[in-house]
Amino acid sequence: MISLTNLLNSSNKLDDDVTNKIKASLKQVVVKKGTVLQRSGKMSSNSYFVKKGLLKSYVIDEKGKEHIFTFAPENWLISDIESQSYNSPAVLFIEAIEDSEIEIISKHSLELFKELPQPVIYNELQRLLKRCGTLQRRVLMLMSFSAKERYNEFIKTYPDIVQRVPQRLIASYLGITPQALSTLRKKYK
Amino acid sequence: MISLTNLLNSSNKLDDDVTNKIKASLKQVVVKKGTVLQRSGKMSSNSYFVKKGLLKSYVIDEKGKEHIFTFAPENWLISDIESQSYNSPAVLFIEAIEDSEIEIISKHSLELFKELPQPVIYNELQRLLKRCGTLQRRVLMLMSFSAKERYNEFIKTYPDIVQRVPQRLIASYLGITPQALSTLRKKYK
DNA sequence: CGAGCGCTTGATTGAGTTCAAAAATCGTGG
DNA sequence: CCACGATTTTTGAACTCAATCAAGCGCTCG
Repeated sequence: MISLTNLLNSSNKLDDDVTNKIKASLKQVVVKKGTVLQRSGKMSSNSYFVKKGLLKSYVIDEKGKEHIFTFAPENWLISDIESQSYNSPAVLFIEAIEDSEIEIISKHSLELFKELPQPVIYNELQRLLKRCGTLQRRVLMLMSFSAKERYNEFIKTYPDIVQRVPQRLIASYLGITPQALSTLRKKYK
Repeated sequence: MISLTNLLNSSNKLDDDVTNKIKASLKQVVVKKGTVLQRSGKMSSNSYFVKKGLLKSYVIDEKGKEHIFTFAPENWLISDIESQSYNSPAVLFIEAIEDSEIEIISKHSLELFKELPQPVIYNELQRLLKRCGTLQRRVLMLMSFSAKERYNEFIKTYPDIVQRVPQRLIASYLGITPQALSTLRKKYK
């Protein structure tokens, strides 16, 4: 929801208390591929801004199967939105797919946003609206597209991610098995 | 995204220019069941706040099949979020399922939000975050739940809507056919 | 009271899953 | 830099859930 690059750089004319407090509340971490930043069940889950690398968020269903919710490459924000907005325990796991540099935005950091100046908040509103739009698209694709159509959409929308990520993860994002994806790809050549 | 009840009522201490301009830009309409308020393809799509009645939003796929994206009962807001945030033509149809009283929030009204005072905007941000959380939940359910589990979730989450809406619409929301839903229901009794 | 819409039921079909195993690719230590 | 083990991708067969097709029932409202 909130890209902190924005705050840290472009809004430097507003060097007020709040901005500084927020800056101070952020944690920078460097993590290795495979690091789990957040687990399902965690209270007051964080947001993670990807400065470098690639993260994924996912659920694990009762059969132990992983379902990828989102990927987050450079300059993307990733979080468990439902957990954040309803103050409920996290559902999503968040994990590094590549070695990554991450900015952690804690619950506490988010609360400080309440006092940010109007233009910054309005900006955040616009950004969140886009994120919401992407989710709408995702729901509609899951409902009205075949697996093949979803795959085509995916490579059109995220051409860079297709290269960086093993197929089984893409299959998981699309809501199909790796075997089914393999079959799709064969047919399409 | 933006509940105007909020604006019109609770924020009446802010009787400034902007609030009044926004109030003036809203249109109130009364529509009969079956009225299509918005069609796919429309540029600069509106938001619709339901004062009374029930709306649905949906896409129509290339086979002519309808897929319900959301229901909106009293006090809910419904819109094509993707169209709004990317200024692209609408994908969603929006239609009255019952005779309804609707407040139309045009693109123009939305733009006036840019000048609203910070607390109001911050409120909108919170509200949008919840909407986003609901969408996240929807995606995860579509991916990790069986049709039966999705149906159970639906009646738990929207007990009132189950009563007011024909089964074929619920089936469409769940992403299954009316026949499949009928079979589910039979097994579950 | 009849026509049409919506719900149910059954038979058939098909997309995608599951299970199993082979082929290809990756990554790490020697 | 190569080799070997581990992981990933592919392939195939059997199966499953839900879609499609088709028909009958029941309610509502005109």
